[in-house]
Amino acid sequence: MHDQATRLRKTITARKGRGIDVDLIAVVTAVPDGEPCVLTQGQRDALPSGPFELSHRSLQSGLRDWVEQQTGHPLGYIEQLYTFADRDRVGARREQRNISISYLALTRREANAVSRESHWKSWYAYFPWEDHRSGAPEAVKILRRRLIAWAKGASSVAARRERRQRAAIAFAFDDRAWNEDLTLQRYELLFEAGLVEEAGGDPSTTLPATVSGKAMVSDHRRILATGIARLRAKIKYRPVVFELMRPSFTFLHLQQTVEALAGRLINKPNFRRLVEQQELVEETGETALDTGGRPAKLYRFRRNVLDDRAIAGTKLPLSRA
Amino acid sequence: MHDQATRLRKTITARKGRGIDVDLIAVVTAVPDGEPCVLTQGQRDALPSGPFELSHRSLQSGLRDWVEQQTGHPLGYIEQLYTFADRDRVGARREQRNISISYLALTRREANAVSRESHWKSWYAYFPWEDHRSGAPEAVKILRRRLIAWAKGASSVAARRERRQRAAIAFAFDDRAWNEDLTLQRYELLFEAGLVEEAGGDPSTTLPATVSGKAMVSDHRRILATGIARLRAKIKYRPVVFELMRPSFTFLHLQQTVEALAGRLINKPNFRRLVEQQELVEETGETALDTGGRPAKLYRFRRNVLDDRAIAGTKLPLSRA
DNA sequence: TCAAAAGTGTTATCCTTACACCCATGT
DNA sequence: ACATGGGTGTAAGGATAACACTTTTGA
Repeated sequence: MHDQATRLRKTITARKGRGIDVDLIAVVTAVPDGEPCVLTQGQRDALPSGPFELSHRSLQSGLRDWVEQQTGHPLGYIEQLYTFADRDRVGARREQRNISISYLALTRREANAVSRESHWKSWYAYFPWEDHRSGAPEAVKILRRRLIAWAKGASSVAARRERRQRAAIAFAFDDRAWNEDLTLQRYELLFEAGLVEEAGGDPSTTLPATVSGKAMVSDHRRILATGIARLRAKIKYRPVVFELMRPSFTFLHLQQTVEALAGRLINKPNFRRLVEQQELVEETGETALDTGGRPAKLYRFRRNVLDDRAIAGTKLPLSRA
Repeated sequence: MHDQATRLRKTITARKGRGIDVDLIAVVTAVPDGEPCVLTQGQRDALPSGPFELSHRSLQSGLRDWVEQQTGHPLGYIEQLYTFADRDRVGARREQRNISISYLALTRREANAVSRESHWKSWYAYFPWEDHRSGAPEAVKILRRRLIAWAKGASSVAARRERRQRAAIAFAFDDRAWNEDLTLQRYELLFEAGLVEEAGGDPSTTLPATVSGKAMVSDHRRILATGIARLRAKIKYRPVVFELMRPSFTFLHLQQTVEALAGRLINKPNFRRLVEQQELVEETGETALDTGGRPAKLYRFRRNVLDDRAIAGTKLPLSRA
């Protein structure tokens, strides 16, 4: 795992003595062949990261530097996710605070391989309960049972109801519909309930990785959950999917990419019309022949919609006056 | 302006030598009597802020400490806005980087006065072009002319078109509708065009404060713009307005608060139905008699909708399968 | 009686959803 | 022929927007 970064950080910490460290950390996502992947560093499942330094021109460029250096992969689209300080974080010392500024980056997995210590891993290796493309996975059912048990274990009636309620919303009990945007809430709930490895719970109650997912270093899995939640919410109102697409693509490619991110299936004809109506794409004139059925038209993203559409999204009953 | 904070910061910086400073900074908003206000510190229009320190339990609690200490005002609802590092920031030194973690806080202006150096100031003193509650203000027309001139001053045809295009979107030229959510884009555009004081432009082209607005310390006005933009976007999909309301209120109070934030008028009957349909409020049983007309029913916020409604907000054509 | 604000009704329109169906190609 | 995916049609239901209108109070 990014030994270089770790070494450097230690050097700096040693030089400064007590103080505040600032780290940059990236959730780099690509969707090769309809599987949403995150770029990890080292054997221990870490997100690429490194300290923010005086030499960096900006936070973003610092992040780009680290990721490119560690993974060999240049970044395109970047947006800030969240900043947090840890107290409870693993390895945190009293006289040293660590601040992490996290980013979401969207890219395509290119042919030129990433560096040796970097790997593309499926989101759903870390969050098996999040992939509903083939119906609700087995993991969900098991976790539901565990969460109900956890809710019952609360000390007061109010606390039991509150736990039960939160679990029901996040994991869709009681005839609720599954809401794919609640990825972060679900992870936090499982953490609280001691059902993920990072929570450091009782080994006797430990679940297999196919249910509770692979753990990550420190709080990186929480950061990944934040990134997934943000992206799932964002694809609904901004055309960010196209950052993950090749220059030309069929409607099915596009749909499968959205489905991979959302973790659920969407309706083909309606999806097509949704995209067409917003004029997000235009025909290239070519067709893809390797579709297995009727050849599909190829499309490209109309980049100018980014300027053109300031996207109203009103939702308030405005007045004429 | 928060001398204590400044002094402390200097002490720390001196002790650490070169390094990275982390500041917490708050956009504290209340809407007393239908005027959206921000809490400022000192005579020079600064947002309340202070360094993040080892003694703080978390970023949020550090922020609460600073704001309460500086302004005497306890905070309720808080959300993180954005984190940035400055290079170009006024007063930035080469060997010292400053990181600011900004927050949006919503509260009510309480009777117990804030401390002497704190003031509630209208948003629209800083952004006169943002208040469209009585139609497009004069400032908009003047700024439009200046922006058109600025666009013409670009070096290439492409750059001229690009500037003109951005200005047209942000300031609603060419029959475009005004989009209140673009507060940040508008401020950034004016900054680029040298039309706000912070841009440090030619004094001969300087506009009066009734047009270009009051300047703030450092980049605080940009942070305020970020807060306004976030809040304007958020009231459309989350019931955060209620953080600004008294425990009981009439529909008109509620509407006027939303109008104050959005900077535009909304349609009364439709607004009422929107709120009713989402079951956001319930009658208290009382009526307000001081309305000037027919007495209005008083309502309270149904706090449980926060749990209850995980808010679908789908917007993707999901599939049955 | 009038001004002012509260509150209701009604319609046209658009968007979303669901589902049925036809089209073009390879094997 | 038929499987596979590409692509179109359409009708029901709900949300939104626009605007006309009635109700209840104080001055």
